Amino acid sequence: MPDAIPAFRPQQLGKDILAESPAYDLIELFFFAYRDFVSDPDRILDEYGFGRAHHRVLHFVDRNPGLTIAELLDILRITKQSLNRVLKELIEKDFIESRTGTSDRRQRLLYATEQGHDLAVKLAKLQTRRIMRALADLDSDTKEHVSRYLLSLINPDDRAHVDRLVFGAKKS
Amino acid sequence: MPDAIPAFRPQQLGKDILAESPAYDLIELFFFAYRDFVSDPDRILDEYGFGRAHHRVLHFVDRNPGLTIAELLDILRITKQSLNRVLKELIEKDFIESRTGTSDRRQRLLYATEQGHDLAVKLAKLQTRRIMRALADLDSDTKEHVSRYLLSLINPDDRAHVDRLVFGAKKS
DNA sequence: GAGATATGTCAACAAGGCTGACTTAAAGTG
DNA sequence: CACTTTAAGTCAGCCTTGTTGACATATCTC
Repeated sequence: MPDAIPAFRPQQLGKDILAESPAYDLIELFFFAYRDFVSDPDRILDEYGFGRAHHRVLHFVDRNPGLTIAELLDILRITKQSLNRVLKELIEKDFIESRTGTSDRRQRLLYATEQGHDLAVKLAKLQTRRIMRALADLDSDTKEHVSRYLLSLINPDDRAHVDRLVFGAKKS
Repeated sequence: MPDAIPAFRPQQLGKDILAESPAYDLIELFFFAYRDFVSDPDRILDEYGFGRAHHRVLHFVDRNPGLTIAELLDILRITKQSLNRVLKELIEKDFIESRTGTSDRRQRLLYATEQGHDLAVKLAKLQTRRIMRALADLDSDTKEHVSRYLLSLINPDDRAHVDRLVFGAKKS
């Protein structure tokens, strides 16, 4: 057990903390945790002939009905050619539906179909199981600390966007 | 800001928490944070003609001098053919050195060279910068909460192994 | 000496990224 | 209305990094 994680505090020398020893613990734990976290859905995706790229697309479309191509590209940070390859398959296999935009008819508004939604939820619950098991071992305020930390890791210019996407902060 | 993250507590219905709503917030924040976190080293790796696979290998070899191929495969969870492709390049370009084992001469013990170490540290510091900036905004005990959470996300059977690797718990 | 083990290698393939060039339809603009 | 811009789709080809399967070599263990 990591029973003595030293608290973060300024170092003795004049230079800032960045010049000092790397945060190997958080770097490596992040790697191992992410490795196991994303591996959960793999077996199920395989049964459908899908990969992780399909999962990401389906997830964000399911969570944001009416998402446009441009918005999805901005979330995933891939090219439209890469997106189109997996999106086409999801549409052909009837997991996602593409409707022409109403206010702007150039846009395609994406929606998960019923079976698309079912799969998205199934995978999300699988990952939620791992998260809940982890949180169950820990202090009740861990979730809050972790949420804030992860949000702060994100590039500052995207933070507000992600915050809106994740927490659905619709002030209007 | 996520100013009202509800605390984790059991739901009203008989089924356990897993049957209830997915933890979309932690799932998505993990995705976005990891996306930005791993993107930092990319530009530098590019200058050396390396990719993320090279980074992972170099990182763990630098952090664990004398690592064997089998141990590295167990950390990365890839096939030896995949490993060998990138490892060969790292050795050819003189970022990693492979020595024949002493007690078991079948083994290859891997060591970062001086320039290998320099690059590994350079990349680790880049990622540390992002981590420190995130922690700077947050409570002083965030790091501890996050460390424990990430460790708990890891598959239980690997947790002790990762703990040893990351925190170097050499009790002997 | 026989079998197991650690590593290396060849060949082929798949997933999922990328660039560059081009098309179409619709919207915005003078 | 003509022109430009924008949203999306597509074709072709390439790269990285993962996979399987088969086989080779050196070394250790019994």
